[in-house]
Amino acid sequence: MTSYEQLLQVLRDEGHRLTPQRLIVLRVVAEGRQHMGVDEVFREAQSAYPFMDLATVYRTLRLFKQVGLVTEVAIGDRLHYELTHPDDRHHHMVCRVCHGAFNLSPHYLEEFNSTLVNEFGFIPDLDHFTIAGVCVNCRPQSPEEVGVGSEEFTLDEGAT
Amino acid sequence: MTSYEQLLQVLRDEGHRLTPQRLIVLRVVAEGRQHMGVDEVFREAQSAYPFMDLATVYRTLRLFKQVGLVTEVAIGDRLHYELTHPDDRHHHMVCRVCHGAFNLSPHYLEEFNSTLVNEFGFIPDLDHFTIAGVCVNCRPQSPEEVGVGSEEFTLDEGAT
DNA sequence: TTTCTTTTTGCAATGAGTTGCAAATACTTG
DNA sequence: CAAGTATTTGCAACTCATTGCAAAAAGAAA
Repeated sequence: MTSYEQLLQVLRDEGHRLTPQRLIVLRVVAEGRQHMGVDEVFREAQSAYPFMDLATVYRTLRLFKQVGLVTEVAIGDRLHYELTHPDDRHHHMVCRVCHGAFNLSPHYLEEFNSTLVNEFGFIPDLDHFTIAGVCVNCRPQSPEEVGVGSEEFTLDEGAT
Repeated sequence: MTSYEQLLQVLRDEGHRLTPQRLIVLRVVAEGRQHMGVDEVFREAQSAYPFMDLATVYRTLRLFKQVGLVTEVAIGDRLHYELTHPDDRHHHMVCRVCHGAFNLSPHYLEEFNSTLVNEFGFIPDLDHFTIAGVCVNCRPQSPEEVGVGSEEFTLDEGAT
């Protein structure tokens, strides 16, 4: 696990100040589950520091994202955040029906990425990428398929 | 060019009413340039029909998107819309720097699409897809590259 | 054409997220 | 450890987009 001190160092190195608000938001995200909603982060942070302001949470998460500490995931049109694990970077597939977020290895986007760069000189933002759709579990199944469904697929929604 | 009457028929066929507001928004989008911002649509529509309400424009564009008349493009976190040309469907690459939107043939996403379906049973929403990034013109160039740049790439930003 | 039902509109209120600004505070330097 | 300054916070106002609801209007039926 990435040490908390190391995370703080990232902020310090880039010249950002270590305010109580930032320390708390960082801890909340580091200890929270994957892709937490902003409101969740806010409530947790507020219970540790009652003066916490929602605008500060937004600004702090934006800063953390900018320096790469956290990853932003748009789930059902709301922003969610999770700690960035440098050794387990992944994209997300977000289900439009159940709002579940499933991990997707960067490997699946490598080819797409090179194509855009080579053919159009367009450099896509693929640090993190979220694709919406419908997951196996929520997918309407044809009659013959019923009961055969989900077991053949691996959708990693588990903790990192 | 797709006839205006045909577009109206699409609405009628699905049981939607033809209100003056809808006719005007449709004409504005049909005659406007590619990917218009909602505010642009609103202003144009309002000048043709002064009682036009912004909420109506939003609702109307959402409806049009739902029935496939228009395509939604998120440009720099604002929603834009353009008339759907059934014979020229395309995705968009949106430049984070200049906010330009460039067309991308669906062909480039076919493989990615099948991979998600086959490996994860996840059905991605790929009717229309927008990828952010930096276009050739805004891309920082290494010294040797200067002056060699953009001519080798085709970025289609033109009218459809 | 008139009446009826259902959809749609306009308006005002709401929600997520951002921003301007004065007051507060983290870090720097002496 | 005191003073200075540049960043950050809290608050309120604001933006884009959505929604609840009563009044208006479209289309169907008589």
